[in-house]
Amino acid sequence: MGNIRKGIQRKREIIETAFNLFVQNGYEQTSVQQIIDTLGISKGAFYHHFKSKDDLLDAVISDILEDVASEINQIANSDRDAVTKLTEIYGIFRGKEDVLKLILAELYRDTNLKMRQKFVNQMLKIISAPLNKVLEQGKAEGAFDIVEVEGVAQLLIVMDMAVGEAIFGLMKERDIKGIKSMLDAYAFAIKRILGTEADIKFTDVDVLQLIENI
Amino acid sequence: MGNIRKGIQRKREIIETAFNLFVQNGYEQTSVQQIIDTLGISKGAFYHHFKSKDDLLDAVISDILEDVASEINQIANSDRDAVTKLTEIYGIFRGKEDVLKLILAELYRDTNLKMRQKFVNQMLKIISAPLNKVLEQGKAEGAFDIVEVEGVAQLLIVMDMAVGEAIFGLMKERDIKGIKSMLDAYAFAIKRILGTEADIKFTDVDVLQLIENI
DNA sequence: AATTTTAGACCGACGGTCGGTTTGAAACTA
DNA sequence: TAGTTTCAAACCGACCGTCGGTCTAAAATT
Repeated sequence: MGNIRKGIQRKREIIETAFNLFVQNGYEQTSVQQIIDTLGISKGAFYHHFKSKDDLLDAVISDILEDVASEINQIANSDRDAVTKLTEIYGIFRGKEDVLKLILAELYRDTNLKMRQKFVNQMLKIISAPLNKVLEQGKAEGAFDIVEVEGVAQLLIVMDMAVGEAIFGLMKERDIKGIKSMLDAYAFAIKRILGTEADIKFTDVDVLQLIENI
Repeated sequence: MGNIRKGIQRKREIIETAFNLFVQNGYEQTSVQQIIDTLGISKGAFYHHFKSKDDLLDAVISDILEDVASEINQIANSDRDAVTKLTEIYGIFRGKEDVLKLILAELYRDTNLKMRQKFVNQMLKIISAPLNKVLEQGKAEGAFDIVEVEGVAQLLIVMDMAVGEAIFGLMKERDIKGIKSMLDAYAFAIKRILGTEADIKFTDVDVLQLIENI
């Protein structure tokens, strides 16, 4: 047989190189040629490991989100109260400012639409179940005043995606005031929706710090 | 000098043809060649009127949203109470089921990412000011219990778009239960966010009708 | 010898460019 | 007023570089 270990290693190299190029220049703007030139490999090698450029993008996103997924499930399955868990889930990227910065600053540019969509879709799949669980717990604890838990959970996820997208739209225009206003409204809305007075901390601080550094 | 009337007409033809092809096959999947073949014009003609394919997309979206924009402003500037106005704004596509169906069923497919993004961005710009006004009015009338009107307005728009997107994701999977659940949560959330007990009617009835007809 | 991995010439389609031609309303002329 | 000139707008289509992707065969590994 050929060298399988080398094959797996090659695949990793491609994923990492592609990730760097994607965040640097955007997905559409990065050509397969550019990737293989950077690595010094051939097209044949590339298309041996990935069946398409789109396939590579899937792999890149999966690679990024693997850790996040397990972390969220860990939070949901811990034995804290629901409010604490929710706070932790919303702050999942806290302490990972470098990753966050990289993702946000580069992922949310209009040239990276496809990348963003894949990111969001995979994130949705990952978060849905644990969030549902946490809301259910909060309802049982009397912390959240909601009825249709499942619908609310879905809505919260959808909102999160949308707000994220909106904020980075505003980011492009350097509309700091708009961003702050959006984040305030977002925090306010979540409290209202959940019918809670609990102090759920969001990523606002980090985000604002990031914005100022860009 | 040059025939300006003809030029404008031609531009309109291109926009309309492009719109039809875009909703039929998606933006990325429609080539400039296809557009000009359909119209029986040359590439030069096309690039005389539009500086890029992207530029054409902008024009197509603007064209769609022009009427909507004026209608919304009319509603916002009328002399009804805020709750009525909001109901009317949310039902803006009522009675335009054919247009709605066409736009949504085709716009919200994963191949139409760029189109959707432009749609959302322009919609945001259009609705922002009038919605702001209506919320402000509702606050003054004591119908809405909100503080940061501007942020809430932005959030409502963003939510609307996101929910729309989510619903048509569910539509593709024929998940009627999921759709109803999402719509319920949406109506619930808006009431909570606005802090109102007023009965704001949403497009749910129409949407459900649409779903059954697809 | 068998199999995986790599090489790179090659393909059709794409968005976009360019130099040149046609068109027709307005400005000028008789 | 009828004919003529003018010139920017409108249009043409061959052409370009780049793209994602294919394919055949050689090289490397077991």
